[in-house]
Amino acid sequence: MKDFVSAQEVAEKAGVSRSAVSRAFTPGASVSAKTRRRVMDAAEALGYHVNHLARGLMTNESGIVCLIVSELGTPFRSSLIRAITQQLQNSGKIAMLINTDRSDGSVDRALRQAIHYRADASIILSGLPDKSITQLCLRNGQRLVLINRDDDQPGPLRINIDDREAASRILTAFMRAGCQQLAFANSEVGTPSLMARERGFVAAAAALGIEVTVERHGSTGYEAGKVVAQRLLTRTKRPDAIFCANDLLACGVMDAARHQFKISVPDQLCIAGFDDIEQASWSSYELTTFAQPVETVAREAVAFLASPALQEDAGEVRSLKLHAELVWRGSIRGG
Amino acid sequence: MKDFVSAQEVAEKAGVSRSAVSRAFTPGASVSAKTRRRVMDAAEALGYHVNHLARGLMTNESGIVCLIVSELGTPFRSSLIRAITQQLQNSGKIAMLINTDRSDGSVDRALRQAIHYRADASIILSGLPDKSITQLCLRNGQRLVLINRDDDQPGPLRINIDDREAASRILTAFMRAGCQQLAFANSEVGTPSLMARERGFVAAAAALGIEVTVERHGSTGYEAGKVVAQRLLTRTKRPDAIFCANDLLACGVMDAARHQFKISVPDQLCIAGFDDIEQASWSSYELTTFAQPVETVAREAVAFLASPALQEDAGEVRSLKLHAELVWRGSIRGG
DNA sequence: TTGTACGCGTTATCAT
DNA sequence: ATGATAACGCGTACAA
Repeated sequence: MKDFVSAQEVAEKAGVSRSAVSRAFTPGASVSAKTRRRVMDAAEALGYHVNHLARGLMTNESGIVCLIVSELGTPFRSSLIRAITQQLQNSGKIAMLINTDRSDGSVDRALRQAIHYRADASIILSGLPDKSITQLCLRNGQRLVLINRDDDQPGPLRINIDDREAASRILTAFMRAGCQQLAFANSEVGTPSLMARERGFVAAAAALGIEVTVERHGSTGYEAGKVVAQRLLTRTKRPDAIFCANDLLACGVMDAARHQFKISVPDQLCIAGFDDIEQASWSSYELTTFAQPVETVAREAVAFLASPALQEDAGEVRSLKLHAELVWRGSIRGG
Repeated sequence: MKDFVSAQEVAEKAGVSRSAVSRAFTPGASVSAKTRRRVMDAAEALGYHVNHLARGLMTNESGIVCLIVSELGTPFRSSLIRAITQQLQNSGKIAMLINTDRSDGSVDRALRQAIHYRADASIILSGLPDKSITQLCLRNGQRLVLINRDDDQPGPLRINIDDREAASRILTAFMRAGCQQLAFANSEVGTPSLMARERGFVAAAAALGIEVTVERHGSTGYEAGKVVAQRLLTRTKRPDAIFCANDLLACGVMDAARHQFKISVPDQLCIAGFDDIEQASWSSYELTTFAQPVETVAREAVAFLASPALQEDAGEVRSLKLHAELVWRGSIRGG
């Protein structure tokens, strides 16, 4: 099996030195047009491609950014990954994808991989790394971005959605629709953002002297939504408004309500979700929900990676709180 | 900003030679337990991690596998990516993710990136690379896997689903349900697998002397399904059976039929899809569809990468044709 | 078993 | 503008 072509071979074929080849491929280096031309021709003929691994060895910049994520098959996650990889490519970086599960140390192992491959940065979409690992990454000059994670360690950039504010806004919408029995559908996962939505909703209701029935089950998916709906809709005081921690839960809740309990949405029951996944706009759901500013999240994350390293910024706490836009559809009365 | 820890530093701290450190991290190397212990302790204390980039420089194995894919936010694609990344990680490899679009040369650029990073292999889920690029990859010892692509170049492993056979199976199901007016819903994308389903369906029907109405529109998504349905269901001879090129189209078709045309599924109209995405099982759809053996695809792809390089295998044509399982739900009468 | 010396492909530095 | 040489961090043949 033939090896990759090296700059050495190109140099020989072009009749120049290795350094000339290197310069020809370095933007803004001082090479004569003639030399550059001869090098490029030879490179093309031989099928030469700069070895980024070796380059990274010298420059200490691999161009690699690690995406650490669990449940990557989920609509919201995959759309976020799409946006981020796209932005990364536009910035000349490349994404490494590492799948994590809920097991202990899964994220830590992923970050170790990031270090192994000398990733310039890691973007964590799921789970939370151990403090020691975070420090290890930062100490090695690796930038860190935490998306929708709740962590108070200094160093990483944290990008969050203002979940509490959104929760209080949806409460207002429910009240305006004349809802009386409020409920919140959640999973047992307990992710910070999911919990913030729950707490924000409960708190906002409490401020109005209203109690909220909270039900949690399983992971944050469609099936869990069905189970939660089953529990909520068989209660003696049946809810007429359910705020769901995310759209998948909401779809499950809505389907259970309609097909299993023959409850009309939004006439008898108002439902709201979170994320604005594609399915939320499908005719069968027409789900009123909050759109996370996916593109903005991706842009900010990548911009942070590209920004010049402020010296000794390890002490600074960078945090971004983004606004979720309420997308009004048909699952809440009025509007 | 501090640099990464090198084997040199570990060696000094442990009071051994640098090669001893290297050996301590090389499985099956000859190191005394005592030395290994001292090295490991020092490494742990310093936070040392082997530099895979430099290692790849020596061994000519980066451990990197490129995943080249478009429309990564789509349910089926993302589930496939999930399965593959999982399998790769289990094999000690790591995935690089490259997003492509439909523009010319997008896949070629992605493969060039794969070469830049000296990926051991590339798995192509979307588009089709130029023959010259394919040859370049193979010549450089990079393994290639084409999933659901139609390509007759020798060298790469091709994994396909038997679309034609599936299409003829679903025709049988339609006939058994007593359907008379057959239609096929497709996009204008013209991907080999999509076209194989269309042609297979049309051909199987023709063999029975039945004509199929084919309608194509836009990209292979939900909205396109709605448009296609609109066209099909306003025809004078309205179809009572629609086979859709994939589940997203099918969901769009079904929603349009029910909500827009007040047509009952499956009583007045039978619908089938392809892929068995999660949404197909949701109560609002209960879509009868074909499940692609995602796990098997991923396993076979990764197994091929891990298999020892047969000498001069460039001439051999490796091809896998997998069976799609018919998942029977409620969108076709009978069953 | 352990250490020395070299090479992997690249960029950076320093002459010229 | 160009070429020679060092250095990056690692694996390994070879010698001890």
